[in-house]
Amino acid sequence: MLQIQKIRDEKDAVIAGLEKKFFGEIELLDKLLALDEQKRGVQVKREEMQARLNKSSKEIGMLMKEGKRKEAEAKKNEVKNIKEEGLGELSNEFSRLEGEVKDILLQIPNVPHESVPKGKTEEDNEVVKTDEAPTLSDDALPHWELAKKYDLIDFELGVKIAGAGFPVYKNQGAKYQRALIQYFLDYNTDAGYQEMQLPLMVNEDSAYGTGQLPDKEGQMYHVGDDNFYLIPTAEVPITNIYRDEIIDPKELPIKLTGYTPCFRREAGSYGKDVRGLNRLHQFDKVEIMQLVKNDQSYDVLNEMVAHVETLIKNLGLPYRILRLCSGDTSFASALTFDFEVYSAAQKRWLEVSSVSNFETFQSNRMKIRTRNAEGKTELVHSLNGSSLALPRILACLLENNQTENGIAIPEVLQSYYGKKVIS
RNA sequence: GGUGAAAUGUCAGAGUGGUCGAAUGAACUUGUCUUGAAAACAAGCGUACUUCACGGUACCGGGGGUUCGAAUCCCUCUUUCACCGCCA
Repeated sequence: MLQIQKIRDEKDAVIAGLEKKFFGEIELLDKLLALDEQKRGVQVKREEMQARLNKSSKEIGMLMKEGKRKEAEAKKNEVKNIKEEGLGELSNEFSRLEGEVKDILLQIPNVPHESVPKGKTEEDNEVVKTDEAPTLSDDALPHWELAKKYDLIDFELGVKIAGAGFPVYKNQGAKYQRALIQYFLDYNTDAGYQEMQLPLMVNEDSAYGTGQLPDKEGQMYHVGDDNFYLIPTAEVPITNIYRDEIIDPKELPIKLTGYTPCFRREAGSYGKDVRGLNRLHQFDKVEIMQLVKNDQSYDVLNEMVAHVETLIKNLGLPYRILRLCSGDTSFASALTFDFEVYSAAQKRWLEVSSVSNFETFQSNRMKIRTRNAEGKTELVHSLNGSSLALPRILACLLENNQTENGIAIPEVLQSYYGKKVIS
């Protein structure tokens, strides 16, 4: 959520940013500012009236104490008049305006960072860095066939138990997943991230906090009876740890990591995109998150990108880094770098990580603050990234490392997996 | 799931209708003293909105109500604790 003060002070810059992001309702800004001004006008009137009432009430209290009943009664009537002047109406008006202002603010996406290239679709993303796309022999198999051949993943069984998009990892496949998760977590904790094990369901407040609500309501599984949402990413519970907190500056930066399954409805997806492990309703992911002082977030973003890059390199996968264009940058993000690894058998790049700086967009919603040098509270910047999403990594590891004698396991994973090859 | 108790500032903990944004203690910050530290003493020490400013308003788990006036009374929800039941 953008800060209303910022919209007031830098309206033109905000509008330019939102236009760059192709936000379709720029006119909301004018409506917002008008409502906000109206709100403050009503607020001043209401508080002035309330102040008079409070003052009189205190006087009544004093008169009662002194035993001056009659005068107190007279005063009571006087106070009643204040109420009839319309205090109730003003209060209702104020609440209404306050609600409308908030509703609009929740609908406005974050303003993109100046370095974000303008563009509408993924075609316009800027390739920051890229490996050569390797080629495999013509008889190389896609991962869903390798999964069958080596009995690693059973997609049909998942359909039987739950539905499409809920694969069952079996035997060596399950073990490979576990090895990857453990390696990722160790890699992150070695870099100073503290490991957290988190709730897989969150309440409404948490979903609003990170920006999933109201923007992505239909993308989350909702447990109606208890009004819980299944997390679409660990970002939600892990960032909400600090909701409504004022963090001691000495504790910053806060660096957390967590492994969780993620649940996404993926309404509207279809076709070859969803084949095999490419797009699932439930998948595993290890996430990293940082909360930092507001002048450090872009350095930290680079640091996190480098962190993920090394992780992918360690796995030996061909990858590229994209700076997302304005239209492809998510609702809450100011700047996002995507990592894609190359699936040689499918001959396509697959997104495996997304590293974003949200600046104060999330912390403003969640009221995550710290103190500046003067001791005043100020919002922190929040960042997060995947390190990494499992299924597509697994897909590429299977496809790219297939040999006549089985599927080779990258060296860094061998101690976790216990073998050098799947056969 | 049942019964009972509770929820107050960073923490502990007073406060049951009227100068209560809230006693007291601890922690913390600053100063005095000290070679330094400790101790002692003194002062300070919630958040947010609003106003050019003085100031004003709101917040004592959340929401609603009664009243001229609510931390305090009523309703409701949530959470915590205790005991019972069930259970990995």
